[in-house]
This record gives sequence, C-alpha cells and structure tokens, in this order.
Amino acid sequence: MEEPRKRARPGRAPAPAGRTARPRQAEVARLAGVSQATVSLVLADKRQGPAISEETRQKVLEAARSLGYVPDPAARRLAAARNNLLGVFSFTATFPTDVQHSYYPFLVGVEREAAERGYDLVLFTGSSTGGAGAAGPDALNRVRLADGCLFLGRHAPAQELRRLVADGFPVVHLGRRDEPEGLHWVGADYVSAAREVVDHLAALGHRRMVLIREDDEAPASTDREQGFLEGLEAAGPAGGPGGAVFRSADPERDLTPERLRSWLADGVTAFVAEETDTGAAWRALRRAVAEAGIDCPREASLALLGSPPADLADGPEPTGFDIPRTRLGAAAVRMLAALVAGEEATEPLVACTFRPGVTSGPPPAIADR
Amino acid sequence: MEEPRKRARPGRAPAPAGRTARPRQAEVARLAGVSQATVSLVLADKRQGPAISEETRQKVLEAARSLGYVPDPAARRLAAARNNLLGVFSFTATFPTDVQHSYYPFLVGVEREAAERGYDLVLFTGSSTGGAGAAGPDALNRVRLADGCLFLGRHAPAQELRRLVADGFPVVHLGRRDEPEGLHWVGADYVSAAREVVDHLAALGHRRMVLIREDDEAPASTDREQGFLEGLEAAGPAGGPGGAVFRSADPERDLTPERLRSWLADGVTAFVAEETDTGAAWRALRRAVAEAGIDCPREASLALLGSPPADLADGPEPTGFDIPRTRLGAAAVRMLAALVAGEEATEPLVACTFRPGVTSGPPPAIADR
DNA sequence: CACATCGATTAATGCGTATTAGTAATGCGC
DNA sequence: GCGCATTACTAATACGCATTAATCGATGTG
Repeated sequence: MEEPRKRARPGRAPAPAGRTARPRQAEVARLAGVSQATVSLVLADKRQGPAISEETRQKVLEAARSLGYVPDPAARRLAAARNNLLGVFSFTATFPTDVQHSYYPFLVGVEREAAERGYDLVLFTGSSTGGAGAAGPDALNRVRLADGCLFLGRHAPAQELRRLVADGFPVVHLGRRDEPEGLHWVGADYVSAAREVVDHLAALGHRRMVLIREDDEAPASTDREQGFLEGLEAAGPAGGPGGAVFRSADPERDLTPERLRSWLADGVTAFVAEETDTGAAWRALRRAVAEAGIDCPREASLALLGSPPADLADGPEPTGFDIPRTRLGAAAVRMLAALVAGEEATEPLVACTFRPGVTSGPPPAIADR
Repeated sequence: MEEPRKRARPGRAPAPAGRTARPRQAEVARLAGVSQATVSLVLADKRQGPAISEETRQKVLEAARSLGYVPDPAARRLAAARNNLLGVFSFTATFPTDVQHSYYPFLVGVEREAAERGYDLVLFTGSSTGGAGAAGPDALNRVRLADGCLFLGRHAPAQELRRLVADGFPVVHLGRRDEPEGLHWVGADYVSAAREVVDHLAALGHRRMVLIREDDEAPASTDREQGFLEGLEAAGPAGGPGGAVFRSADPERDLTPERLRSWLADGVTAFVAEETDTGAAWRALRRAVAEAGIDCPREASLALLGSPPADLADGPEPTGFDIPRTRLGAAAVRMLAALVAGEEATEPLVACTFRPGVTSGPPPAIADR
C-alpha cells in the first residue's frame, strides 16, 4: 500500500505580501506562547467553556494589545454562522428626494433599536433602476444575506414574500398585512387609538357622532371603524343610535354642507374623519364645515383618526392621535431580532399617542346650558 | 507503525436544523449534479479561468435560482473576494430624531449612486448608546465586513481611521479632511464657489468688498477666503485695495453698525459672509445692516458663501451658493467604488450651485448714475 | 498508435475565528 | 497508590466561498 504522494497545494495564491498585514490570532498566540484556540477563548471572554488561568489571560491580552490585534469581522461572522445584519427593504427608494414621503421617522426607530441590539443594517432598494444588482424577480432574494429582513411599504410583492416566509426566513412587515399567510408584522393599534378618541369625545358629553371614511377595505380603515364603534357602544345609549358611518369613495364630492347641517339637526355633535394617504376625508370634512359656516369647537367637534396631511398641517391642531412611527420602527426590529433568535414573535401592536388638539369641546347643548 | 485512530470530530455543533437554512453552494451543486467548485465558477462569471460548458452553466443557474441561493457576504469576504457591500458609518446616529441634523440629503445621493453601481449599503452605527454592539475602540472595525466604507461627520476618531487607511481598507470621508494622512475625501469646491460669488458681484460693478468670517482654521473657512481673494484679484484694481477680510471670534458682537458705515464711507459696496455651523457671520451681518438702516440691495449688496441657517431661511434669499449635498454623496460613492476596484481616487471636489438671490444688485454709484 | 493538446470539471486547499473533543497535569478521597 | 473529578489547554475541526493544480475525456499529431 503506497502512501499517496503529497499533492501540491491548490487553494489560495500567496498574498502580495506588500503591506504589513493585520495581525491574526495566530500571531498573538505565537507571541504569547499559547495556541490560537486559547487566544480565541481569552478574547471571547465567555462565562461558559474551558477555564483560563489568570496568568495566561494576561499574557494573551498583553500580546494582543502590543500587536494591535483587531478581530476580522468577516471571519468572526462566518464562524459564528450569523451576520449580525438586519435587512431593510423598501420597494421605492429608501431615501426619496422628497423627505415628506420618506420612511425617515421609522428609520429613526429602526436604527436606534438595531444599534441597541448590536445589529447593523443593510439597505436594499427594490427600485434600483438597473445596475448590477438588477431588480429581477430575485431582487428580493438578495435580502437573504441578512439574518432577517424588515419590509417597508405596501409594494413588496406578495409572491416573493411568500417564498421567503415559506423558507423560514425571518421577515417582518412594517404595517399590518395579512397577505402572505404567516407573515409577521407590526402595526399601530388603530382600534384602541380610535376608541380613545371617541372616549374623549364621549367624556366631553358627545353622544351622537359620525365617522367619515373612504371606501377602502384596508385593515387600517376597518380597524379605525371598529374602534369608533366600540367607543360609541361603551359611551352607552343616549337617545337612539349613537352614531353612523358615512362611507364614500370620494368624500370631497359627497360630503356636502347640506348633509352636515342635516346631521346637526339630527343631534349629531361630533364628526370623526379617518386618516388616509390622501387625507381626503379630513380635507372634505374641514371644507364642508367651513362652507356650512359651522363654528368648529363651539357648534361641532371634529376629530381626526391620525395626523393631518402636509397641506393642512398648519391649520388648528386636530383632536386625534399620532402614529408612533419611531416606536413602530423599534418594535419591528425587536420582533425581527426575536425571530432571528428563534423565539416567538413579540407583540405586533404599538399604541398610538392621543393628541388633545383644539377641534373638540363640549357639545353645544351642554356648552349653552 | 500504527495508523493513528481517527479522532472524533470537534468543531461546530450541528445546526439546530429547525428552519430551512439558507442554501449553500454545496446544495446548489448537489441539485445541479456538479461540484461546489463548479458552482462557484459559474456564479463568479469570470472572463478568465477555466471554461464552463453552456449546458453546465444553465443547469447551475437554474438550480441556484430555484433554491434562491444568495452568497454569504462574510464567507465571500473571507475568501478575499468582494461583497458588493459598501459601508456607511456615522459616529452619531445616521437618523437623528431631529431631521435638521441628519445626513439625509447626502444619503439620497449615496443610495442612488450605490444602487446604480449594484452595491448594497450597510449602515454601521457608531453611536450605539451601549447595546451589544458596544462602542469599543474596535467599533469602527466592523466596517471591514464591507468592501469599503464611507464616513460621515467630523466625529470619526482619527486614530481608528488611521488604522483602516494604513491597512489599505478603502475609506472615503464625506467632507474635506486632512487628519489621518492619506485619507481620501470628497468635498464641496468652496474656492471656486466663493470666487464665483465674487465674480458675480464684480460683474455687477462692485470693486471693494469685505468678507466677514469667524475665527476658524477649518479648510471650509480658509477655502472660502481663498476664493474670495482670487475673485477680487481677477476683478482687477479699481482704486486701491479691492477688499478686506474681517475676522472675528464673535461677529455678532464685533460687527457693529458703525463699522459698516465706516466701510461704506470707504467705498465698500458689498459684504460677503461665510457660512458656518452657527451661521453667526451671516446673522451678524444681517442685523448690523438692519440696525444701520442700510437698504440692502440698493445701498449695499450682501452675499452668503453657503446656505442660510434654518432660523433665517424665511428671509430674502441671499445671493450665494448651495452645497450640493446629494451630488456629494454620489461623488463619495463613485470614489469609494473606484478605490474598491483598485483604481485611482476620483476627483474629490464637487462644484457648488450658484444662487442669484435677491440681496445683491449694482453698487449705488452705478445705480444712481 | 503512443503522445501532446485542449476543454471541462473536480479535489483540495486557504481565508481567520469559534467551538469542542480530547489530553495532560493536578488534586482529592479512601 | 489508584480511580476519578477538575483545571488548563491544545488539536482538530467547521463555517462558506474562491482559487488552482490535477484529472479525465475527447481530439488532434507525428
């Protein structure tokens, strides 16, 4: 039996040996007179695992310091089978030229929470117009380089998402979303927030109110309606049906001053608008109130289930709530971190912040008394 | 001679095997019926090196696609190749709560240019308040995971930067910086921009002007002064020294209305203020002009070498220039990409955008003529 | 027909670190 | 003085990918 001849070694070409390379654990080990494994153990500083004598520890630390050793993050992550990277994917540019439309408030929370947990962030842009990282159907696959990925915006294609989820890749969608079965998400608790607003109005004395909403089946809409109705019910009956929901595909056309007056005549004292992308409901409500010549906090109270659109931001601060975008970002990272760690998903709902505002007050019947 | 008994294998503990792990090249190889090496070759898609038959290539690509294979960045990097990842490091939060102080305008350009070139972005946050990714002296070192890294803000510690640069790691600093020898940077061309402003004033007929600046040795300040002086010289002599530089550690205190009047009496017709973090020079100038009762475009022209501070943004638009932050971000990525590719650094200076504004006009001597 | 050529593919590395089985040395109890 | 536990380390992996020498076939060549 012949010993197989030692083959020439393939593999890496020798390093150009030009610069002084960074020291490796092996060099630290040589200097300290121990093995590379020992160096690794000392520098890892774990509680568990083999014990290390104080003397050896000091020798190693001293050697590492004198050589200026710094661990190679790539090797470290390779060996640990983790990247400590969380992906952030937005189908549109993460940084659009127009700051208004950006995910900025979310990113504030995302960054903070990720840093807190020792994760770095990889930004993926689905909209990359071309370039090497082409936006083919496997664009979403690139995110697998992270340990898990956060999705912003409604535009992530369900098909690709489904695949990621099916493969057990940790995915969290920022914003409630039921589309791909089993997709994890975090979102604002619109039910509670809407209800809180109604509670506030009820506490002021309002008993009959109308919700103005667009014709939309998005959870963000139906949740608000549910909270509205719950709040009304809790306020208790006070002469007939407490409230109504006015639903229109085009509130700016359908919500006329006449209709408002008719509601007032029916004993309605407060109007609540949902917030949408366009802000149509609130804008329609404001305009109708103005055209009908209704004095806002005095003759009728108004509330907005969300924040006013940019063009109405300068007006009187509406009673309502703010969406806690920064906290949502943080919550999404928390959940994602949990999934990456193989734990259960954390609480998906984040509470909104109630905003008293100046568009609500006691109903006229009480105020005039 | 006894064959040494085969030892049990140490090394890694078996994976928890719960989720479907990310596919490796080995799995792609198995599915395609080839070796891992072949997969690597196909996916590398190099011109040189062993040839691969078209048939095999297709098999491999198909297998890779169907498994959703994505290379592990850490492994890639460790094997001395590249990642297609560019790092972005900011010592303070990249997304501060206060949008005003954010790097947003830069990031717009960074993201766009990176996407264009097929790079993804990794955000390294140096400011982790003390989480797992603690901000030890090696916090900066994490960036080595990427192929190169962009640094934002003046706070990156020179010591650590020096190390990266010395090790030949591609680094680009956004904003001119000479501190660690050999550091690459991109910055706005303040010399040309300042000169352009002076040229504009000179073209209107101004011959004597004063530059108001703070007592600062930063390149951003001295460059502006240089451009100012160059512009004056080019405008040619027109009765004695064309201009002066007024330098003060506290312009708001030292720039009095009396001094302004004295300059006017000396034939000075235009005042130029540098832009700084605080905006002190411009603010002082505006106030002194107002207090002296000088009619701005008529009796004296004003110019600002930069953009007005936020609190003066609503005032009349000053003649001057804008710092092209978005283009700076893009230029930084271009340079970084060049360095990563082993090429020479690209042009570090980016031209500013001249802003005509409404605070300058012909000098009174001409206007009254 | 033996042999050099060329093309396609694979085996066998290396990168730098983390992990763990194994080993040598020492202490302890009876 | 022998077994056994403990302590302090080290040897030998594995991680996933890129690289390159070697190999195996299929063609030409002399």
